[in-house]
Amino acid sequence: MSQRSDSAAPIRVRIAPSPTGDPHVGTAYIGLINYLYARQRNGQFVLRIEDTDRTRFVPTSEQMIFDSLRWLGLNWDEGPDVGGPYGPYRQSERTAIYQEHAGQLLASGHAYRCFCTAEKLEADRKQQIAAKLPPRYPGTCRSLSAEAIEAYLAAGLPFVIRMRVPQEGSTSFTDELRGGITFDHHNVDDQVLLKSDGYPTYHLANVVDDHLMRITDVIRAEEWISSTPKHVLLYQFFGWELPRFWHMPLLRNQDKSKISKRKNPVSLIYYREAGYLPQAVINFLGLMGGGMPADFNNGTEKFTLDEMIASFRHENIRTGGPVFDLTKLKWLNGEYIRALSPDAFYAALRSTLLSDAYLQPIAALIQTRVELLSQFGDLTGFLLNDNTHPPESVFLPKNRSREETLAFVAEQLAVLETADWQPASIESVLKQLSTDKQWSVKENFMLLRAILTGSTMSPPLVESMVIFGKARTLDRMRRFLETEKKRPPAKA
RNA sequence: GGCGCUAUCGUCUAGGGGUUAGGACGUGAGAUUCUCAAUCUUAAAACACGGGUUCGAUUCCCGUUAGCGCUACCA
Repeated sequence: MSQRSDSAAPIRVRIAPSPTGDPHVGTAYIGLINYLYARQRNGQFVLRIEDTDRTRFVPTSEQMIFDSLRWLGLNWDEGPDVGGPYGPYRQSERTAIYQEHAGQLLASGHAYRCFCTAEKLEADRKQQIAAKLPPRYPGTCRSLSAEAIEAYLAAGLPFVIRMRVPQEGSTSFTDELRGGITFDHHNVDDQVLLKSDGYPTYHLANVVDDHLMRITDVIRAEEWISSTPKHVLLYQFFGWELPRFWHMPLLRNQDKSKISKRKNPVSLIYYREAGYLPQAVINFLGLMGGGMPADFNNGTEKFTLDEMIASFRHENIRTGGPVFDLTKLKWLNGEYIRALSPDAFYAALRSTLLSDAYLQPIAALIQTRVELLSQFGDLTGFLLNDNTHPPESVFLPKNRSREETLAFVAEQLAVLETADWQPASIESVLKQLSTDKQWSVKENFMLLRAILTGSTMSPPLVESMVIFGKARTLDRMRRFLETEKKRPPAKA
């Protein structure tokens, strides 16, 4: 029950990203805050991979997370790739641990087996919503008789393990940034702890791992506040000491909603490929929510990771959600670029836009299309520019209205988001879209070509997209839509 | 709908019972420059609303409103 006071245990914090896609800017933000906390207190910064959702697992994701965090300079002391005394650091390799702990809860009566099918659960939920009741697990299996359980088990029915939240009372905890927070138990659901596939849910895994890994401070995003009472209850069920909780504000889109890929570039891969410098991204993230003294460097708001270690104050973090404003990030990035030595600036170009890895495939694409070497730039400008915006006369297909065209671009964006970034896969989702929406492949590809290259004439589209990269391609489409939506429906 | 969190310029933020409410980005104007950037100067721009408490509230308390989050065998 007692929340960790100033015990002598060494400070240990963690970030726990999920390998479900591109590494997220929110992960970098929470990572930075955790990193600073550990470095300021001679503590340990742990990276744990939360790969318990097999349906959303993306194999390439983990390595991208490693690369992106290292790119930003957020180095961890323990993790899947560097090891450490509390491993393994991949939750998929710890399933026996979770099953054992779920078993303990079963034995102590703090958890129970639930045999309800997904269909029944869904039906229950619909009924509750229709009756204007809060959707909650109705407790069907909460007090199954021993005989019934035996029978179900013998019949080989699949089951999950749910936590048994007390019917009465409430659970309170302290959020280090906001003070005391209390939830009545009748607002806390009997959460699934162990799924029928044997993998744990986040709730079980994070509590068990944080305890076993001796985590002293859980610094995570605000969206977890609502489920914290479940975690506190689990600590109590196990008889474990609570960590401190710090719930950070959520990064926001312009419209204040939680930052999302539909409205913002959120992939760290994008920021790297679009030519942001890691110092600028880290600096900008450090501005979100405050934490640095306002008069630092005469209030210019420019500081390095080391300066943040020296001066950042976690207790000064504001709890209002900051809008992630690219305009200011770009200004900061410009400041860092101008501060580079000419050699360092050139080196930065050589390692990104002018690297062999980027240029060589481009050369292969245009070799048959030039008569003079000097025509290289004529054909490839769109791969080297940040912006291309075709006029309506270029992108609008004949016999298609502006409205249906923009709607179609949104569809293209949606299917490309799901695509594996290989030529065959890009081509197949686009052709499928043509079939579904009755747009000819020619119209479809020509429109996309116009958006991405600014012209109706270009090197092969799909190959160009592969070279340009998924993150930048999707961003260019998003920006196109954004600009077109703002533009009054006028002339070409 | 239920529960929770949040509220200072357009945005990021400082401040705090009595202030000309400060800084940064962006925006406007001017200067400088062969152009464009950069740079310099300068201007406009905020305490959500209503009740308290108080000699005095932007600041403390309560409420309202608004925004956001959660409400999964996702994290």
